[in-house]
Amino acid sequence: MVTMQDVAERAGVTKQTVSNVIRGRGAVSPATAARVRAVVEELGYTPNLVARSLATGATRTVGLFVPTVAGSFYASIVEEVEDVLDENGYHLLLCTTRLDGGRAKRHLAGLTSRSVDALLIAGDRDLIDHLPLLAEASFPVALCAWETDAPDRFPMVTIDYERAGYLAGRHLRELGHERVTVLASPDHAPRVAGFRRAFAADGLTVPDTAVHLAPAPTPAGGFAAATAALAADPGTTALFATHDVLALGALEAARAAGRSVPHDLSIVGHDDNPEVGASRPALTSVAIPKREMAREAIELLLRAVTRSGAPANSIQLLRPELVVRDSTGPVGARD
Amino acid sequence: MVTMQDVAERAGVTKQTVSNVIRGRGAVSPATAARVRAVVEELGYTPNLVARSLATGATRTVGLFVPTVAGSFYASIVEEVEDVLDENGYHLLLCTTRLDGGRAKRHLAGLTSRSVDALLIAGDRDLIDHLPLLAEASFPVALCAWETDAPDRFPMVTIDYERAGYLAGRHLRELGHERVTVLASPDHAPRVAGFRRAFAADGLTVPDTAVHLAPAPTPAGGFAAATAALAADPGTTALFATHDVLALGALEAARAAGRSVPHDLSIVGHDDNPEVGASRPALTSVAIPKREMAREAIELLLRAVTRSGAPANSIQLLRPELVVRDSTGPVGARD
DNA sequence: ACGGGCTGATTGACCGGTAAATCAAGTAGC
DNA sequence: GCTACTTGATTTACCGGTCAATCAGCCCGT
Repeated sequence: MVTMQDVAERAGVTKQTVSNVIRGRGAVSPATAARVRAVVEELGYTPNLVARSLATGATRTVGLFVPTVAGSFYASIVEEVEDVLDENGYHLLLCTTRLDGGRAKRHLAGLTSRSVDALLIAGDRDLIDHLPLLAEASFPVALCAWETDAPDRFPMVTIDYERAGYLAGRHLRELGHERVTVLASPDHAPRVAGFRRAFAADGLTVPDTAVHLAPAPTPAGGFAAATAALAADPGTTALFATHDVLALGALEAARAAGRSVPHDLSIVGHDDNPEVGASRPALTSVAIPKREMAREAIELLLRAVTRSGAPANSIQLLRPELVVRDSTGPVGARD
Repeated sequence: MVTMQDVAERAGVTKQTVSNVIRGRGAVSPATAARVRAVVEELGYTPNLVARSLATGATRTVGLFVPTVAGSFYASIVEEVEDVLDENGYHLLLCTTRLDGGRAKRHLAGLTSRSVDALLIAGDRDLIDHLPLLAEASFPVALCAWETDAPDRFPMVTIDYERAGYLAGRHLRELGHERVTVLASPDHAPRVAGFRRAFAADGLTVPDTAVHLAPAPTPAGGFAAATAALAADPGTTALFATHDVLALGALEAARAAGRSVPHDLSIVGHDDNPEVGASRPALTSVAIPKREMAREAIELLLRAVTRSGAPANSIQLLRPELVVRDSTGPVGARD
């Protein structure tokens, strides 16, 4: 490993001068600078980032926690975060918590010790219990894609999930649906609340019996829940799934139950994952600006890093948008 | 930030003694050890990993390059790698190259400077031109999921893709298919070669005209290629797609062309991605042991790190397995 | 009473950079 | 011709740990 000292000796200057040349700081005469650069080239010197980090206290690395990386939602977030980091010359330290609180805690401990400049926590579930550990972190922390109530100690960039549910509900209302079913994951209460609000606006109620919890956030889980729901209330004309993968399963369930979509049953999904764009019929879904969200969050963090102050403790909500495709139609379209 | 020196002073010992206690090395009397530990607890001391890295030359961080993280194949690899790293107390530095050679190169430069202990490169495409940069890397490097000819400077853990193609072909042969079509991505030559070998074993030839390149590795790309292929040779009785997403598109294309699967057309995919398990009919596919592959590769690297010698420059091939589902059947089953 | 082998702790150097203060010339002002 | 200011480079200290060598007691044998 060739060091700065090696370069300095070969170029007949001091370590410090080499440092100045490399970082373009301080006053160095053009002649010396050229000579140093030549030696750098000749020896193939690259600065040791670990040493630099120790001296400066900055690692140019940002930590990202996500529940998983399977599934396009978090995959998009990871990629977007990485794009922004790359634009700014930062590296990405990734930890997928995978429903494993212990692992999350272990990683937290590791990162706390100065090895990241900032930390973004996307998604909830596994980490919420350990957040207090970060209260005294020496680097900025932000949350994103948070749906459940978050500890208000950290700035947050997330989606207006309540509005997402509302958009789904309003769409179905505009199509005239009155008797509807909801397929929800346990963590999606805000979406359900928003959905209900859309109906409440017209004086309609979505009863608790119409809300079915999916056993798992998978197509199979959606299939099971939808099958049960359709059996429980055959008169339902529309279905809102709080997760696209559930909607996929619901499409299958509708087919299995002999109901044509959208003629006999309208289905609205949530997230607008690209993989469901290929479903037949194409799924109407509430699109959430995940990439924008990730970008906003990470830029917020980087701003906090460079300005070296704690970020404003705020909540930024991004607005979802409804994407209408072929899985929804007016109620009673069959006739 | 509380340092080791702070702990030492408070406990009335030296920095070095604290270090010994923390790492359980050297000879420390139980009494002193207890006292030091108490102070550590009291002050909430955590060792500075950057400083430790500088002193020891090990960062306990491993770099992983993948082309993308969207799509379950690489997502699985990332998660498996992370699992193994976590088991061994390592962190993961992720870089998705995203068809961007420049980005890959930038990251390579960053990692080269002592900031990772090892590097795993999964998948090819973007990085192959820059591999020589790693020739003089001071840490072990390994490749995995490599299909095209790789530079034989690094150890490699990958899949026997030729055999994967062979399994697909043999399956179709056993079902009696003679006139077949292949949908391939440009990089999948070995799979196609293996597929051909299965037919050659029975004295049959798969002509070049039967091999269609997909415009993009997406369902839409598969749809387009399959539609063209079926139009070009309506007499084909089976189709092998070198990528599951292509097979998904092919299923659609078959449906659009009014051909029932598997009665009029058998379809075999490749990768056995979980998301296609939900397709109708369920897709027969060649399953590749991606998690095992990732695990083998990263364990190979970690062994090289601890034994601190260059890893054996070998190629390890994992065997794929055919998973038969509902999209394939005997030729002429309609009758 | 004295040298030799343990144990437990200390000392000083070092990892490879950066930051701030200092120093040696060369130029400018008067 | 003397001080005062620039410019370009050096010196010294420091970031927070680890490593190797050293040292102070203590127990032991003779």
